Amino acid sequence: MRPPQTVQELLARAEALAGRTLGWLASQEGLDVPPDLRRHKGWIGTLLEAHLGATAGSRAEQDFPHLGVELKTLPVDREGKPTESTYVCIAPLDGSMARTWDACWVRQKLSRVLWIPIVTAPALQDRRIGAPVLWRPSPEEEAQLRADWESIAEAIHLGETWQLEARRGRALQLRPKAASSKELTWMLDEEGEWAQVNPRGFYLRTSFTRAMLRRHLAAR
DNA sequence: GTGTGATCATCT
DNA sequence: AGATGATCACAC
Repeated sequence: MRPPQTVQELLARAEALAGRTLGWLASQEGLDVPPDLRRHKGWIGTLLEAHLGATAGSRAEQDFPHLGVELKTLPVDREGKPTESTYVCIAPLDGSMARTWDACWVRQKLSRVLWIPIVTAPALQDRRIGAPVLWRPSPEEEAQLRADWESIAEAIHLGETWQLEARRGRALQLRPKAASSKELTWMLDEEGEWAQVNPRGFYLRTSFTRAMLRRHLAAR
């Protein structure tokens, strides 16, 4: 599908999908539904990207750069509560990460997100697409994200390799992001020496997206 | 080899 | 059950 020209057009496309199953959408796109997601973890996201006209590929930018919108599918239970954390972007550990929140990648990606809930079901093909939510962080949400990011960024900038664990951050956290724990990347440690560590990514905690979605649905 | 799409698997 | 750490496929 061609890229939407306006945010309104993108939203209209997403709204037209509400209530449809993944099986239906896959058939529209001429794709087979995998038996489960174990070996196809990104399948739902890729399916929605294709249908909504996101630029295919894995470039490090928003899905709809001309609209300033990032697309995220969000797995939810039958009550509409998110059941998984949400990957945001890689955390550069090699010293290339921005020094300020205003300049960082996380803020850019989360500045505007089109959330598409996917309601769980026993069979993948029967999962239903929920009503989309076009979101911008509220001042409170942004303040929390910023505080978490600054805390994490400080640990990285100080080279505290042992602080790269997931407990830090109430809304935003750091977690492994690699093919396996054996994969290594470089980071400057406290002594300024290059050390090898497992790559990390920024993730939104489930509690954060749960509150976000709940607040948004209550306001409709 | 890196980043995006994420969910899986294990431990507490 | 929820959180943390581990992992899978694909594009470029």
